[in-house]
Amino acid sequence: MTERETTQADTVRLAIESDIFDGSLMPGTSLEEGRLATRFGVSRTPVREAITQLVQAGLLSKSAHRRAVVSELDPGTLLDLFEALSELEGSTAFLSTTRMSRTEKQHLVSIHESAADNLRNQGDPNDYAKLGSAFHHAIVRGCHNKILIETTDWLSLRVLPYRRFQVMTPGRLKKNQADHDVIISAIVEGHAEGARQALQRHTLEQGDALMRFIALNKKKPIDGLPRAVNEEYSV
Amino acid sequence: MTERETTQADTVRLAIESDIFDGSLMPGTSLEEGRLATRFGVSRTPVREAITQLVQAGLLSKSAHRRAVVSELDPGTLLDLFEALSELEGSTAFLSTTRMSRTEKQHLVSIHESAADNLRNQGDPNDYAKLGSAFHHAIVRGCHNKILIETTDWLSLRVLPYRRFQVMTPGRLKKNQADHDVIISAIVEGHAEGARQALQRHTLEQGDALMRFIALNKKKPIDGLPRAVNEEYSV
DNA sequence: TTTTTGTATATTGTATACATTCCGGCTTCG
DNA sequence: CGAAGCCGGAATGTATACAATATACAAAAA
Repeated sequence: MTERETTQADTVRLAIESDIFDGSLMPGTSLEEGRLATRFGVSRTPVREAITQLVQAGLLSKSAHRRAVVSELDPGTLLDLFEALSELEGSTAFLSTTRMSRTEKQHLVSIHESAADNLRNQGDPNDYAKLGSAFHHAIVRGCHNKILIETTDWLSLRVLPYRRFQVMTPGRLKKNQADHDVIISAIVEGHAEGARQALQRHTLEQGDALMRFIALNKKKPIDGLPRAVNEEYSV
Repeated sequence: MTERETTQADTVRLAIESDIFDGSLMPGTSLEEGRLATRFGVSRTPVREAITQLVQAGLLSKSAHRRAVVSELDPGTLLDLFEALSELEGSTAFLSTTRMSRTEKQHLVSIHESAADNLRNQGDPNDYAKLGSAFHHAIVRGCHNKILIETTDWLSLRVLPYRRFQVMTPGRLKKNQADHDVIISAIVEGHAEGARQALQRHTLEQGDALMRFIALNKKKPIDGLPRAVNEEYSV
């Protein structure tokens, strides 16, 4: 057992991350180092390191001598998050308009058309969500600015635990596609400022919709909704 | 003697941070856990934790089984950083224009006027730099968006190790003050979009000037300029 | 001489042991 | 009956010991 490329702390971190993203670890859940250690068959040391990293990434919150907790975003912070994200994505759209290569723009268009197909043929909404995510990601990467990409991804990560509760009603899907239409036209036609405003408004509205959905379902809690509970994270 | 409020890892982290910011630890310097441990009189464990945090913060870089290195920004990344920062600060200016309270705006104006006084009376350029930093900070905080503030601060932190090499020539000082004039007028008069563009351009130009200065002095290295050396960080 | 490879040393990654702090329940007192 | 204070168990923070890996240096081969 003497061939280690990725460190154990990384393994643990990845595992916790995916647990957070797939909903096994809901916001508000508290993590206990000892249990995680036994669960992953390692000592507490790499677990602690993983936790430290996730705290800095914003996915966990922790204060001295208290256990780490999956970050729980109050409505105000969530709104701030979406506002910041919308500004950032708007900036990337502005830059991408002039910086994306021809092939990058073609790729973006093909994603958009696949999404349109999916919508016309009543395809899997899950696939549509993936295409939507790819659409945003393609625009962000198109700005060719490592820091902007990194920062945008970082903020996106922090809303990810909440995205999974977003329900795509047929009405929202059509609106979404129409928004993307506007954004993509602005980009291919070279209207940088228009692209910025379109994507910015779009992201902000997405956030609004998500927040409304969460607020609505907080009163009558359904399965899989994050609540301010403190369930222990056990094996 | 068992009264611990802040954890030792925090102490170490703060110490390393300030060493980076005041230039004792120049970009490219490699850190060795053992020496840091003996230097701060603690074990390697809290040192490692501090390093992990600083890596996530972007101030250190590190890969498995190699020692941590003070992040060194190549010109391209530095440019990306300033571009991202300019977009972010522009966004805060836009929002601050409508969101700052009357007293906040008055505070901003007073900072600006102090800077003008300093300039007229040929005051300490160091004080002027502080006022300039306060000016930016006041605008950023004025947007009342925790995430935007946090993100902007985060990016600012990463350029801080390089800011100390910025020389303020009289010409640049006057230009700086003129820029601030434009920004502050836009804000007090409620021209949000104008404030965004003015601050954005201003930050971008600041970055440009800094980069030009670094590039110029890289050829004939002077005392205190960061180079791609790998000096060990010893006690 | 230059390059390569083997070995010794040093440094990082992990496990374990210990110290310190927190949390929950109980007692005790108002 | 309720609230405040105090233990006892449990979890976190830190130190130390050990294992795995990288680095440096020397010796050997081209």
